[in-house]
Order: sequence, then structure tokens, then C-alpha cells
Amino acid sequence: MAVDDVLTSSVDPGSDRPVYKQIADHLRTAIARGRLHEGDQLPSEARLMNHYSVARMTIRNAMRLLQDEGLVTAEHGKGVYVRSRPPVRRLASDRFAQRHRKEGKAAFISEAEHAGATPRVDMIEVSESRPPGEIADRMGINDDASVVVRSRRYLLDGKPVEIAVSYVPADLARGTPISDPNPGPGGIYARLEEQGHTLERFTEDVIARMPTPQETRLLNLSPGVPVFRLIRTASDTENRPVEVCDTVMAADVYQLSYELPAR
Amino acid sequence: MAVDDVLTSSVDPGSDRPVYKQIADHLRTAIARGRLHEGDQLPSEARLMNHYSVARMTIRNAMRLLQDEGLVTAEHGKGVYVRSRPPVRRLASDRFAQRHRKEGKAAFISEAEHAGATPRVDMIEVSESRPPGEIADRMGINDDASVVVRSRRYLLDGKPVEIAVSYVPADLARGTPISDPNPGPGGIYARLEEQGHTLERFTEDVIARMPTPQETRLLNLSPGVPVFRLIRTASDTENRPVEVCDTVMAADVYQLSYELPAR
DNA sequence: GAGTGGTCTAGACCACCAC
DNA sequence: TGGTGGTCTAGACCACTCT
Repeated sequence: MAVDDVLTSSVDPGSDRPVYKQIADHLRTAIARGRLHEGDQLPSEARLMNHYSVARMTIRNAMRLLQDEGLVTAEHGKGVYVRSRPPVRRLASDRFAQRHRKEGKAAFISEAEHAGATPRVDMIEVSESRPPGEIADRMGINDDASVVVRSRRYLLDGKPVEIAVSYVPADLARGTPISDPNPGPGGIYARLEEQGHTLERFTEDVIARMPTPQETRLLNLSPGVPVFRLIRTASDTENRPVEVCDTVMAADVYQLSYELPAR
Repeated sequence: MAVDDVLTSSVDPGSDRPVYKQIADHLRTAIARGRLHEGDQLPSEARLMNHYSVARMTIRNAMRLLQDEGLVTAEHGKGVYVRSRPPVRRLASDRFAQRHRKEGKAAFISEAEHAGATPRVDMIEVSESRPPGEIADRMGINDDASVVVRSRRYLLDGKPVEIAVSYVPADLARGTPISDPNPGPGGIYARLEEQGHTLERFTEDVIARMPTPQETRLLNLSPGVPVFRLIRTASDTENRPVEVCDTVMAADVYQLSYELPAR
């Protein structure tokens, strides 16, 4: 068994470095050196306890460290496995450009199909309410103004990858398909442009952090996977913010790609 | 004591939800509701054990959960505290634009001083070697070509925030200040332009992940803080990549901000 | 049923911090 | 010196997966 190749070193209980960290070091090195490949099963806790002659909690502390680093995932009743990186979705900075809307599809759908994946959107909810302060700031409106709130979840081949909440000033959305669960071909950007709000530019603010428990559930995230939070503001040619989209994405599935001016 | 306001609820040992998660829920809610503020100390493990009538490991599991979410940090010998968010550095997409180099300062320095912080750069190392495959790909060169490698660490007010490694094709850097630890006013971009390589555009690829142990050490990261990895490619007016910069940043200190075209 | 990881107990000793 | 979190032991019972 390949697994046994890993059980070669031993630990120094007298060392300054805690035993569980030494054990984590061994396993991390085994992964880095390729003695354990993506998808390989690590030795079970029982084997590791036996090999290193330590208590179970010491092994579990070592495993937790590797999980927190995003190197392995534990599967209850099965074992601990070297995490295999899912295919990465590369988001180009021109992905919302008008020319990509021509086919009459929203950005996510057309991109996914282009990449050979099966896209799905679920948990669509539309309502009207007050915007959070952070959003109101970006819209340049008061936070007691009314906005149409569109939230939904995106999936690729059945795996949830992204949850998004869009805010559109109510006076722009009311009585248009933007207030419907299905906004029609090309998505809400197409609808906004039909109403004369030609889009001029987008601003994206990106942060990374660990997910909340709710996000962990909705995105089915493994431990050790952070999320991107991306707040995109769409402005029209009159420089009016016409939409703010607040997105949380599983960071192990995305690479964001931007072009910057040099002058 | 404010701390005791938190110790109000009790747990249901018969519930499906594990006890340690219930305890974490209580504490998380206390933080979210503002009953515990930034910098406040949580009740000690001993207090919590006593209050919930559980073993110490159960409390520690709850605490670990909150740490992994980035909500609290433990300080050995002192206590566990609600994490206070450090001031965020906002990186605008025009931060490498030529006009910002006029003062003769590198982007990091001039930006930091603008924000009223004290910048420092240490661990500067310059060498010549072969580029990693990922870098060679972006440079459009073979990975047995020679590049000048400049690595350094950036600090703000003494706190490390960013480690960066730049790669410049050796034929552009050799015999110029780009090969010196101190490349002179305006940094290496100014030197490249002086040599006739006027910069035309930058491409930034951004991912987020948990830090390696080495990155945790170099950036002095708390548990539950991910990193941005940002690979920036600078191309000149002849569309030749003249530098690739591989940066790892503490994600709790940064907000990246980009402008996207709408057509 | 056998093997896996998940939760929990009830202790122990240690290192660090503030007083 | 007393209180804090960090490490570690040696058990127990449980839930899940596979055969």
C-alpha cells in the first residue's frame, strides 16, 4: 500500500516543536514531495497512533492543521484524503462587456457553457426592501430608499460555486422584468440597457475571508477553503450606479483576472 | 463584568447539533449582536466549562471553530479576544500607473505614506536563476531561461503585510540597478521605462487560499486569516512581458479594487 | 461487522502573562 | 503566584461507509 510509504519517520517528544506539528510536518512533506498524490487516502488515525505511539487527540490535532491549510479533507466513515483541486474558473475582467451579452445569455450561463460545464441557478428570490448601508453607499442613495433585491445561487455540474445578491434602485426596476424571478434573455444588464441605461463601467471591490457557517452550508465548502467577497457596482453613461451586486464565491474554484492601465 | 452577560444560554445535550457547535453558536451570536465588541475578552475556558458543565475539550472545540472563522484570536497566557479588524489597505487598479511614479517613489511606499502609515521593506534578496514554470509561462519564455529574482517583504507600522517576488528577464536586468538590492527612485518600473520599455498594461491574476506555515510565519498571520496570491504581469508597448511579480498578501489587510470595461 | 472519523469525558503537565 | 491557553493521555460511545 502506498499509504505505508508515508509511515517512515518518527517524532522527537523532547523537541520544542509540539509532537502534533511534527506529525503534520511529515504528512505535509509527503504531500509536497508527491509521495501522496491528489485523492490519495492518508493512513487512518488508528494507524498513525500506532506508528507514532501517541494518543488519538495528538493525531487529530495534526490532521486538523492540515485541514485548516486546505491540504486534506476528512470524510466521515471513509478516511482522510489529499484534497484534489477542482477545475478553476477563470473570470476575465471583460466578462460583463456588452459584446458578451449578444447571444442573449447571462454572463454565468454563457461562460459555463463555453467551458463545457453545466450551469444551474437556484434559490432565486426577488423582493423589495431597504439596502444595507454598504450597498447604499455605493449606490449613492439613502439607506431608507427602496431597492429591488435579487438573490440566487449558481452551480456548476451540480456543485454550488457562488451566491449573489443584486440591488437595483426600485425606480429603475419596478414594473420591469428586473422585478421578475426570470429577467429574460441577457439578464438584468440587458434590461437596464433597453431602458436607456447604457452601462459605462463596473467597479469591483474584492476581499477574501473565511466563510460564515451559512456560507459553508450554501456553498458546501470544505474546511480550509476561504471565500471571495466581490462587490460590483455597475454605472451607466451618466455615471449613475444602476446596480450593485454582492457576491460570495468559493475561493478554490475561482481565479480572478484583471487588466490594469499603465498610465 | 461584560463577560458575564454572555453566559446566559445553556445547551441541549440531546440535540442533533453537537454541543461544541451550540456553544460556538452562542458566542458567535454574542459577537454578531454586539454583546461582545472588537477587542473584548471572551470568558475563559474554565468559566465556560463551569457554565455549560462540559469537558474542556468541548470548549476548546467551540473556540477553535470561532478561530477558524476568523472571529476571535487566542493569546497564550492572556485570553481569547474578539478579533479587531486592522485598518484595510485599499489597492486601486491604477496604483501602478505611470503618473503615480512621478514623485520617484515605489508604489508601496508612496501609497503607505499617503495613508499616514510608516512603510518598511526588509528581507530584500536579489539573485539570478531559472523561473518557476508558472512564471515562465506568463513571460512567454522557456523555463531554462535566466531571470533576475527580487524578493522582499513589506511592512506597515512594523506589521508585515505582503511578501513579493519579482522576476525580470536577465537580459533586461543584468548590468542595471534592477539587479541591485536598491533599484533607485521609482523602483524597477522606472528603471525599465528608462531603458525604453514603456509599460503598456498589467494583468493581475488573483486567487485566495489558506497560508502555508512559512507564509504564516513571515506575515505573522493569526489562524483564520487567508491570503491573496496575486500574480501581476507587466508588459511593454511591444507587448513583451518585462516583469512578473508574485505576491502573497495578508487578506485581512487588503481590499482590491478594479475598474472593468463595459464594452 | 469491521473500519473509519466525530464527539466527549476527566484528568495531567506545561508555557506564558499579569500582578 | 494564580489564571490563562497549549499540549497530551487514555479511555468511551456514536455515526457513517463499505462489504
